[in-house]
Amino acid sequence: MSFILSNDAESARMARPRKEEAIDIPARAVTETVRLLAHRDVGSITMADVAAAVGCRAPALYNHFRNKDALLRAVHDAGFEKLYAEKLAVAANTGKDAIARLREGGMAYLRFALENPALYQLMFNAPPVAGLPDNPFATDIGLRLLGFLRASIAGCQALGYLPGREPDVVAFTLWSTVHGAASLMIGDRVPAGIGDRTALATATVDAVMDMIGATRPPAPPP
Amino acid sequence: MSFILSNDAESARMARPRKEEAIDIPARAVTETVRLLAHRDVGSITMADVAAAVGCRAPALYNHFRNKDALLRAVHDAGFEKLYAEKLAVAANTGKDAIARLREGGMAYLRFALENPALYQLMFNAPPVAGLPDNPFATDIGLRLLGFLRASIAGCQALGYLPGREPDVVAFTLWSTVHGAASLMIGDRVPAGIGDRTALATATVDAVMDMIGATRPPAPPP
DNA sequence: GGATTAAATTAATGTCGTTCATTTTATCCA
DNA sequence: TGGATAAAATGAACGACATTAATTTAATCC
Repeated sequence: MSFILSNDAESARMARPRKEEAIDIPARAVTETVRLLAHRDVGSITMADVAAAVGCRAPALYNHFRNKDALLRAVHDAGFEKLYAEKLAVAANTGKDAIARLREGGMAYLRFALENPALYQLMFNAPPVAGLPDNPFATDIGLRLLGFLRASIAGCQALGYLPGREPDVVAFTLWSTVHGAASLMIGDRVPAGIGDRTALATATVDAVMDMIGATRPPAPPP
Repeated sequence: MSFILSNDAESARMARPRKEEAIDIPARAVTETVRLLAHRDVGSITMADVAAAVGCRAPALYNHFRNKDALLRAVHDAGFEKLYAEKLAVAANTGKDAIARLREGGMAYLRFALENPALYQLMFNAPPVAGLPDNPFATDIGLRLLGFLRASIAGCQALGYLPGREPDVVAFTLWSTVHGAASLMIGDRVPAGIGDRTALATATVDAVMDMIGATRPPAPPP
């Protein structure tokens, strides 16, 4: 009789993996959670689900994240990075017309929200996590996003739109509108009978731009 | 030796309560949950918590609500009734000036959201419940709320504001703005340095009303 | 006034987040 | 180089909680 130890990588359930087959759990946990969020609600994703997607067991996640909230917080932050990257790309492809930049910025924001609804919900509806600054506008990435908006508003004001209005208040108001529209659409709180979501997003941005357009006093007669 | 059965109502733990000490569990569960939401996040409220506030045990709740989602759904609906009642009261106390009614409606909405943040979150961020229409605008109460807004918008248009704009799109845009502002403020997503919440709410409504004001073409010269 | 139904209770179950004890691998240092 | 120590995973266990089952008591219906 002979005893043969299996060498199959599949059947080998090592306590600690060898270096060559180690997994970058912190990074993969975030990316896999983002991937899971594309198909399922955040509330239905368990630590075991994330671990299975990563290729480990749930307790292993706790070597890298204090708890589930901390993992979701990392995903939340990754979402802001992703949003920033998309807005950066849009800004690069948009001309210098401040009005057009503001419109395209709003459209890009709504596109991101509608294409990543569960991630967006996590970004803007996360329950507060103890010990961490919950407010993205208190972080570097949040301030850069806000900077985009403020720059566009300042550009519009330089063209004569929104004369005399406080830029910070305008920024919050416009952000409220696109965030509110995204939130209502994602949560299925849309009054019936208004086309599809993409059309509604466009109509909403256009309605705001239209009102902004009305704030420019007519050129004085020569 | 004598055996004495306790008759104390306190110590009597009856399987089914006598009629005179029966509790209206469906109604009380909703009101007590609303009360709990004034002090705690919805995620931290357990069925046992609600039952304790009602004066029963958790399984008793299942005689009246299919599950926790159904209870939260009833609270969600009660929130819309409460919001409707407040808006009705405001509308009754506001004059016929359509612009003023629109402004006061927006202020009342934000006041409600800031005074009942957890309830508001439940109303506009509830996870979908299988089998029930999640969209409040598909329900009677939701349509009545939407009717308020549409009536104010129509009134403004009769005064020459927002000429030619599609009322349904305007309604969704304005609702998006106040909802977005409420959501951002409740979730602590407010850029730093903009006064307190009440002031920010007022500034946001004023900013929108200000833009609406700009949409009225100047009176034609005689 | 006894059978049936209704409405509550305590006990039990299953899921899930999290911690514990253990095992295996890597690293450090004499 | 090799033995002690640290690091990183694992399976098992715990506690909280939603939910269901079994049971008890009150109301209702001939």
